[in-house]
Amino acid sequence: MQGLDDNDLKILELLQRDGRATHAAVGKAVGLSAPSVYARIQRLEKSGVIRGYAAQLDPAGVGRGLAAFVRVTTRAITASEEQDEFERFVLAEPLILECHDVDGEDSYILKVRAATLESLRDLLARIRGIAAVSRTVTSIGMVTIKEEGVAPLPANGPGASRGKRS
Amino acid sequence: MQGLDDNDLKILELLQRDGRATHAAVGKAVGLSAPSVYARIQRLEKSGVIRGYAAQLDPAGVGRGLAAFVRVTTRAITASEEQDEFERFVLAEPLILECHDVDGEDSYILKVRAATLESLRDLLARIRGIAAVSRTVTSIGMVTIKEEGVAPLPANGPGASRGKRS
DNA sequence: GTTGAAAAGACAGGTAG
DNA sequence: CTACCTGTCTTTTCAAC
Repeated sequence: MQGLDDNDLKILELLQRDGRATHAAVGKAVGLSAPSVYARIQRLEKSGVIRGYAAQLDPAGVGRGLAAFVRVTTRAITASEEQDEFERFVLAEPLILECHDVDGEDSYILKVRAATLESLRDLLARIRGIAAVSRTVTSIGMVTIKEEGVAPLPANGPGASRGKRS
Repeated sequence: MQGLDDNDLKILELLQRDGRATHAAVGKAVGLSAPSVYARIQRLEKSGVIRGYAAQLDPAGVGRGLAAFVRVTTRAITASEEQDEFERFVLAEPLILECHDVDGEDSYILKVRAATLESLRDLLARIRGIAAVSRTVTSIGMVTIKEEGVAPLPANGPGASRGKRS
């Protein structure tokens, strides 16, 4: 289900930076006509490469200036049902923006944005109340240096997926 | 610099979920006319609450399926210039999507999305090569359970910042 | 905040390379 | 099969109220 040429990648990069860029503007940047760009975007949306579009909000502006990362450890012998309970909780909890199942010492890493320390404290208490959870370690964010969405990698740099030589 | 009423919050929530929702559709949801919604959006953009709009891309679809979180510890006695060097590196590095200055045991938490383990390994080597960095701990993401942007909190729940009555 | 109108963009043909 | 062109419809945007 893949086959992105350079034009596709450029379009994705532009839309990632400005989700409301017009087809004409994008077309000008890649050297294509607006309808052609439209057709490509349509294809990228249907194939799932473009999941959707979102307004990027200022966390502090919507009263959620407090960022925190929570490393969650689950009990060694945890039933599948208990895992599900934890993941259901995560999906339903608005304060939790991200949840990643990770390897290594921890089981999950959560990204949280709350309004106050009190609400964060309350959230942590509820997390620890879940049967599968044995331990949490929380890091409070002081400053956000960088925070952006995933974009196509620019070129055949160190992290590029392309450029595999035979 | 603030003063978001319920309509603003609803508009922000809708635009967060669908950054391309038309003014008319948003207006219908909040009970306002399209130009009125437009005026509010304009105000929210100028005040900085809306930072912009972005297409949400499938990480695997753009060849960056490998997620990782890197906890970075800096040396106890680190000059301001060295801190700056690290932050400049972070801002310039496309593989690093997020960087948060945190308290606690660690100094920074990075969110990384790379193409391969090899490119991640290369990135970690470069991070460790920075003078200010003394130690890194990396967690590889197995599954992403949840991953979304910040939105206004729905109501006066546990994490709400509002509730101040006039 | 609303209604109404002009400008701009999105979208669906049809056409050519 | 892919991209461009043209016409129509929608959306945005600005005006007056």
